[in-house]
Amino acid sequence: MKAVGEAPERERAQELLRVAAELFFEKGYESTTTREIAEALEIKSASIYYHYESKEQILFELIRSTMEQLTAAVRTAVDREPDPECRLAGVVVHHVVMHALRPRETTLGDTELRSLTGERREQVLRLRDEYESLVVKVLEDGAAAGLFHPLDVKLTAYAVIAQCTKVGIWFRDDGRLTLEEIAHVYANLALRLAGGNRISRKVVAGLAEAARAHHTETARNGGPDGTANA
Amino acid sequence: MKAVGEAPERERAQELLRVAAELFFEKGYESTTTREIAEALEIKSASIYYHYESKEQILFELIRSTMEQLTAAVRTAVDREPDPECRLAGVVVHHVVMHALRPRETTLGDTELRSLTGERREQVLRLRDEYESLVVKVLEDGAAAGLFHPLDVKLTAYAVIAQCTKVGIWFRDDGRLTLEEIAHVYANLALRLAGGNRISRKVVAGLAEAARAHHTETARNGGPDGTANA
Amino acid sequence: MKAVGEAPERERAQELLRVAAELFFEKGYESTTTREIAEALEIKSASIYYHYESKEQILFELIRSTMEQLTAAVRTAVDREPDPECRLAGVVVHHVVMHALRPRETTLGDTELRSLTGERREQVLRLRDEYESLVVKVLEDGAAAGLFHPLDVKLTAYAVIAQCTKVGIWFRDDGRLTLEEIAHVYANLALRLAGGNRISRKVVAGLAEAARAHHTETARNGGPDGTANA
Amino acid sequence: MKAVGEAPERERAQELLRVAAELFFEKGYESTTTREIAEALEIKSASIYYHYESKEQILFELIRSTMEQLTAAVRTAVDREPDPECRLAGVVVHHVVMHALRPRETTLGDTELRSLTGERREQVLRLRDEYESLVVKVLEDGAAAGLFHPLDVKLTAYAVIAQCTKVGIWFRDDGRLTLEEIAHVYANLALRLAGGNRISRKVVAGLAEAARAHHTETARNGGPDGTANA
DNA sequence: GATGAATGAGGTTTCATTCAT
DNA sequence: GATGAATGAAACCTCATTCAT
Repeated sequence: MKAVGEAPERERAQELLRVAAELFFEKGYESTTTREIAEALEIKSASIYYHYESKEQILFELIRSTMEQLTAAVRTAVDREPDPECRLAGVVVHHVVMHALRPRETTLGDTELRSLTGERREQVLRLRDEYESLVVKVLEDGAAAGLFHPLDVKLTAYAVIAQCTKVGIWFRDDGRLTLEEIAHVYANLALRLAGGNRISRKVVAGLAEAARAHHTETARNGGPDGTANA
Repeated sequence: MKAVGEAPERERAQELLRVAAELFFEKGYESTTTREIAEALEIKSASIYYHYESKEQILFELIRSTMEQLTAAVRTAVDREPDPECRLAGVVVHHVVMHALRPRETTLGDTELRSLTGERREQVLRLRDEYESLVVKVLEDGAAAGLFHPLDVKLTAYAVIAQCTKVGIWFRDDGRLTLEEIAHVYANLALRLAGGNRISRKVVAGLAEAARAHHTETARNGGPDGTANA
Repeated sequence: MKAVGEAPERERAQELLRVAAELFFEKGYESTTTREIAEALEIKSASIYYHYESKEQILFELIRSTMEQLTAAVRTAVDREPDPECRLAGVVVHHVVMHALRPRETTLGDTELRSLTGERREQVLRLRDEYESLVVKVLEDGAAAGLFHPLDVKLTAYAVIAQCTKVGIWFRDDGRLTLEEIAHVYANLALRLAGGNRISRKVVAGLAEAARAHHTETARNGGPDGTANA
Repeated sequence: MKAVGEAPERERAQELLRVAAELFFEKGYESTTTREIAEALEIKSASIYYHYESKEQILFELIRSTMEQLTAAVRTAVDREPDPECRLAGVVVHHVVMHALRPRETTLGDTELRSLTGERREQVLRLRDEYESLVVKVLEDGAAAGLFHPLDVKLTAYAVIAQCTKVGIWFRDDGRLTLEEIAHVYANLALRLAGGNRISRKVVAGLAEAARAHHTETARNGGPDGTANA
């Protein structure tokens, strides 16, 4: 029974994205065959083409929608927090939470980007640049306010993004640290890189809570994880 | 005319590694065909198999030899520098220099590892773990000496490695910053992450000089970059 | 128009077996290419893999199904004939008829068995052993009844099988002897080997008739010769 | 140290034939690579071409020389024995002994003949026909003398050859029966097929002794088993 | 006698995709 | 929505053979 009046039964298409994300993450885009995707859905590979025009388009959809959500989430944090330290922490926490909760989709933007071609690739690169300049802006504003002392704004931004992205690769629900603890560590690592003051566990907990909520909310409205109809 | 008494001219095999590294780096291992490698060498693809038993073995040779050189270089730095700050800086500088000078080979260990299978994969994973624990050890020793104040040793180590590895992807000889400047920034970023004191530009310059020398020396003795006969 | 309620038209797959049998028989399994099989069917070689997972599997299917039919046929003869002489004659006649009417498929079990590997090979070897012990049993029972006087049961069984199998190689519809005459000769050759009494032409004719009928019947139900829809 | 004044050091070429026979017998001609042959000799595959012009020529040499020896041996038996029963027994015993002592080479003429092409194939087919008519002649003469009562001369000849040839496939030095026992069984099986009287164990033992001697003698003079220089 | 290096021809198999049903 | 059947293109790899050294 599907949600009434909601997205008009794109069920199968969403399920397909979820399954594809899992396989692309595990084996890589190039090494994943359309047959494998189909088998995981218990359909035949020809049926995939009813939903998507090509394998590349599936990857694109996955990367694009995830990056848009990530950018939106981070922008929200930037807009909500006036204080530079909280703002950077907010950005990091959103990034970390999203990579921890949706590791498969988020990691693809990093590792499988090169399999996109033409206009699709351009579009994703534009999104990535946009995201990076968001982080650069946060660092610059904090520096202008005298609260950050970055050694090099661009390198610092790259460094922050690089370290936080790795979370998607090794985070496990049952790991050594909870998501909140991880968020706390990364927020403060970022502040150290920026040359700013540390931020308390309590504040990070609040940010993490907000990030989680935002994430759940977003996912409900057509995110590719299919929890939309839950 | 070949070097006297040196490696008995595996010229073609070395050349092949160099070419393959370039292609794997640019298009990815899975998307690179043996024909492309062969064409770049102006031989036929069948001839590749006289030198290597499979495409995977070429990738393996590339990743393994590079990781071994990297580990050796870093171990040298660790052994030579007694002071924790210089030691961490030495590690970072070696890592950065190697990734800047041999971006193609070094990046493969990060991006193409999943294309290795079976025993080859195990072996590389073992090398990677070894490398990581080297960095962890440096952080722990510095913390024990009261000079570092890491938030979380493992996460910090991962963060240091992650950010420095990115250098291989964007470094350009004619870029905004010189290699020495980049080394300086990354050394201090690492020290910030570790919660240690900053290190001067002059000291870093010395480390970078040593790293460059070590790298050139190593490459001469059978490194896959073919500068051996330069 | 296909048979109603019968096997749900694996037409192409059956046709493929028939064509492959012909080629394997003529040129040998190793020397037959998938392209040749495809060309004989006027499809492309890639299409073969929609129907069978590998070239070896085609060979296996061919050998297995033929040996199972042969064993079933012979078992029928054994069960139906109480008299040792008629029983041995029945076995021989079935063997000869099957090898004469389906020379391509039956011969493969003899000549191409070594191209099977792993479990497929084991399975066929088991079938062959089963078949051999069937013949051994017939000889032993006849000996126990005092009607046969074999010099060595195993060697005699091998000899009977070996000579009858050759029929597949040289039998021609328009040859010097009719199938019934050949069956008569081989039945009596087998009886001579076993040290039993000769059997009349009339009785052999009856057995041959039964064998032909059995063979046609079996082929109709999914045998790989495609006469099923005739 | 090689034999003085004998075949001028064709050692390596002979060794190669022996090794090739073994491999062709085990894996089949088509499935045996020149590299495998070379490896067994601890040389490189290119070196094979110093000794033989092609892989097919190796097979040809093997089949031809073995068939010539077999024909010669059988002809000797025919010439020496005046009595039809002893003559047929002599033929069978020679065939069996040769197939038991040189299973690899003798079996190739049966199983790998189809890999020969052109003139080489014709030549071997001629040898085979010659051999078959030798056996046919023995049966006809015995029948003319009123001592044999074959059902069909040609079919009987084929049957005799087919059953005796199998010996090469299953004979083991340490098997259930000695070579003499086997020879005795097959000689009498052949006589049964021919409709002749049985022959005593003692007579067969004499024939087997002669066959062994002949075989050893022949092998010494350039046979491909390398005992030539012993 | 032997081999390092290469190659032409071709092998089996994979794969994303198409399209009529 | 789905699929059975097919395919074009190309992938990796094998192999007998050559030839200069």
